[in-house]
Amino acid sequence: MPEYLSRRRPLLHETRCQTCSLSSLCLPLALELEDMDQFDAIIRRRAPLKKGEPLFRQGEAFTSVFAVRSGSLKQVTIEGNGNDQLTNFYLPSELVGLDGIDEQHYPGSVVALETTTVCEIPFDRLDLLSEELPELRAQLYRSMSKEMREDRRMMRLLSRKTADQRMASFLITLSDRFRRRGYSPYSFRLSMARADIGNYLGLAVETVSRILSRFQSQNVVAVSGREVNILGMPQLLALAEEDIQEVASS
Amino acid sequence: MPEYLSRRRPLLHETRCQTCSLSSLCLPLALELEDMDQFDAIIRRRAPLKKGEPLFRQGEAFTSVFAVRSGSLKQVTIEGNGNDQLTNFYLPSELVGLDGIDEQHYPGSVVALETTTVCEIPFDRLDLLSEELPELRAQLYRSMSKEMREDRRMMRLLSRKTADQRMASFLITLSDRFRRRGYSPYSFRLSMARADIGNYLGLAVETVSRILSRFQSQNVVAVSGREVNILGMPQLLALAEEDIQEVASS
DNA sequence: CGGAAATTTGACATGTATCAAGCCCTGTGG
DNA sequence: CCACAGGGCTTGATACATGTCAAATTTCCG
Repeated sequence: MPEYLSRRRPLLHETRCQTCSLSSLCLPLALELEDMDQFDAIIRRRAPLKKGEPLFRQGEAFTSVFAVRSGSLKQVTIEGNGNDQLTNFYLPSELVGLDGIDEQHYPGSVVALETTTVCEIPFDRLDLLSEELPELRAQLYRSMSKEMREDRRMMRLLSRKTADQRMASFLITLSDRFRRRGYSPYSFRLSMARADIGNYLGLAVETVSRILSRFQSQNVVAVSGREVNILGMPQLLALAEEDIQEVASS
Repeated sequence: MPEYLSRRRPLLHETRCQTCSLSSLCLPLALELEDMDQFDAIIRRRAPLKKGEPLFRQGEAFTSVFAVRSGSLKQVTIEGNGNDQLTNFYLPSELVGLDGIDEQHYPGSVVALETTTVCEIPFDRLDLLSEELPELRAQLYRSMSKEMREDRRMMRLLSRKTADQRMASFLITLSDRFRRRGYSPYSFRLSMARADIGNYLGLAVETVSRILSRFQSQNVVAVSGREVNILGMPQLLALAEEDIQEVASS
């Protein structure tokens, strides 16, 4: 057999949910094998996005939700004045676009932070399938509910936490998301720029940079460019929650 | 007929969706009459809540979502330290409790701000009914999607807006919600304390008070206790969006 | 009517943004 | 392979918006 044939990437196979390494985290997580086939059938493959390329732009007609397969993305909303707000980062297995259902337009642009592949799930077909498959419907409700809970956590972070607490919380959340996906929770690479982190956390870039430097000098993390090593998870957890006066306890 | 009989409140009738004045805003908004009967059948009436009484408490098992019929409520989440965060106010026709689906527990307490009545909708029955009624399912998806969009708007408010802009945005949003419900958008009563507003907007109570005083001295609003009169909606809209340097345009 | 809670107002402290400058990566073209 | 350019990142000095503390005043409710 000529090599170019055997080397041909088995795309269809790779994109099947049954063989996807993310299936235990993703939308079809609760489906039986035969139901998963049905789900599989409505998914569209997409060419990988390059860094900086938009998955969709703010205001475009809502047609599909997307599950991240690899890479990462950010969601950015621009309001009247040029002021933009980064409202979310998306990692593999997470669902993008659910907030567009209501108004039938995507309320923000979603842009790849690195080379990224996604599964496109046309929403009308997903909705119909969710009629037949109670487990799928339940999972969809759960996904949306979870995103609401996370938004509320973010609201608390933005309205009650200091810059240090925000930065520590951010690192912990990332760490946890990597851990759940089978990666090291202590050593990972940030796919987003400092400016993105600042925008997301409601801080100036300079503040993000300063805090990372300080965390480093306190031996809580080691940061080199976008490589992060968490050296003291307990300290980081303490930094994320504690109020200034509570330090005396230990 | 003795008076106490004729005075008996026709509860069953009043709680029917078909005769409810909120039906065009509430969950069953898109249903045909006969479908609405089915929906009606799963709803449970509840005794009115008094001011300060909880609809449910943080951590309780999730069983139902609730539609507000009259009055108003606040949602409060307490984290490890006593620090609590007010994440939402709920007005008539709005759905409470959707963020509990995922973890099967309510992530925050919801408390009445005044005498308040709600319709209880057991979620398992709602889910089953949403299988049969595509319009109901669509409306449920829309409600959750809308709440996600509103959360993101709140995130932008908390991370990018000044105290003045937050306060102006808050008044405008309230005004708009009253308008949609058929009440005056210019004259209304706040059911929440200043402390609640501050907690919600990420501001100190004193700041809320000061800003309201200033808005009043600028003749943008007239505030007397919890009574609010919006005198200059255009000015208020300008205050909500404009950055400091953009004032020069007019 | 009285006491407690809610609200307002003032004085001061401080965390973080802003402005400014320099450094360091990364990728590119010679 | 190296030099260069430009963006990304870091660090310092300063300003200011808003939090905190304190106290007076008003409103609410039994």
